[in-house]
Amino acid sequence: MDYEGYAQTLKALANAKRLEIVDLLSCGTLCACDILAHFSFTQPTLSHHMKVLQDAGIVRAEKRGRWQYYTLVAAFTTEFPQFAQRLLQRDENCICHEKTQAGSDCEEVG
Amino acid sequence: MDYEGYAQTLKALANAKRLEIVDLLSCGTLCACDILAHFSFTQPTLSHHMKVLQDAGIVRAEKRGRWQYYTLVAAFTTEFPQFAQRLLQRDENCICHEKTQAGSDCEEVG
DNA sequence: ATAAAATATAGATGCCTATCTATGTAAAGT
DNA sequence: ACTTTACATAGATAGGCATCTATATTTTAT
Repeated sequence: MDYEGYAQTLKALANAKRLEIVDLLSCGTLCACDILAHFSFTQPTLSHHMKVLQDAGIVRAEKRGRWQYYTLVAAFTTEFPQFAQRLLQRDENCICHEKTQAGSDCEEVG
Repeated sequence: MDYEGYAQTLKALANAKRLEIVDLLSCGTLCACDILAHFSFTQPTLSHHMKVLQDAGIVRAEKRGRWQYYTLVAAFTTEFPQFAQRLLQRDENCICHEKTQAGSDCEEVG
């Protein structure tokens, strides 16, 4: 599992404002002005958050005239819930299957 | 949706090392020494990471003798994948259903 | 009692991040 | 041409975080 890559994605999501933005976008495309109307922070702050979400591959942007439209990336919406399951399932890149720890006093207990 | 609460959980997961720790624990209970053996950082750093995971309700600790055993919290393993799905589904706390934006030039497009 | 092993705590450091104000840019209306 | 609107960029600041070294605590073995 690409821990570093998933950590980057999670870092982009690990913010209440961005989480709410993603939740808003889960219903469909929105422009920056509509998203901004839902929050109390300034426009440059929204611009920053949208850049973070884009860089993480969570959102894509499309400019039409003066408006910047944002849409959730389909690959993300399908792959993220799958990742959540894979992470917590047994039998996936697990210490006890991968290799046995030499010099350890511990045993698998759970 | 409790954005602040979920953001806290995601923040705890948004780190490659902690993600790998959770992946290791997905196979069962492990003591700190076994987890530490998988990484190159120091013991106080592991202690810090485990505290972050505990405070987030992702992991619980149980001391037996000298050893501190860590186990994934069952509620987390079941609820986190559900959260991932709820977040990205349509029709859940969505701007276009919740209220209509007055003074907005934007329309639902996606 | 003393030593060793496993873990936690304290304090420091360097980096990252969320937010702001100020300003630039691009598109559309008058 | 000028103004307005929508958005981005630059630079600053305050706070948070990952990591380290040093040290304390707790448990077990000798």
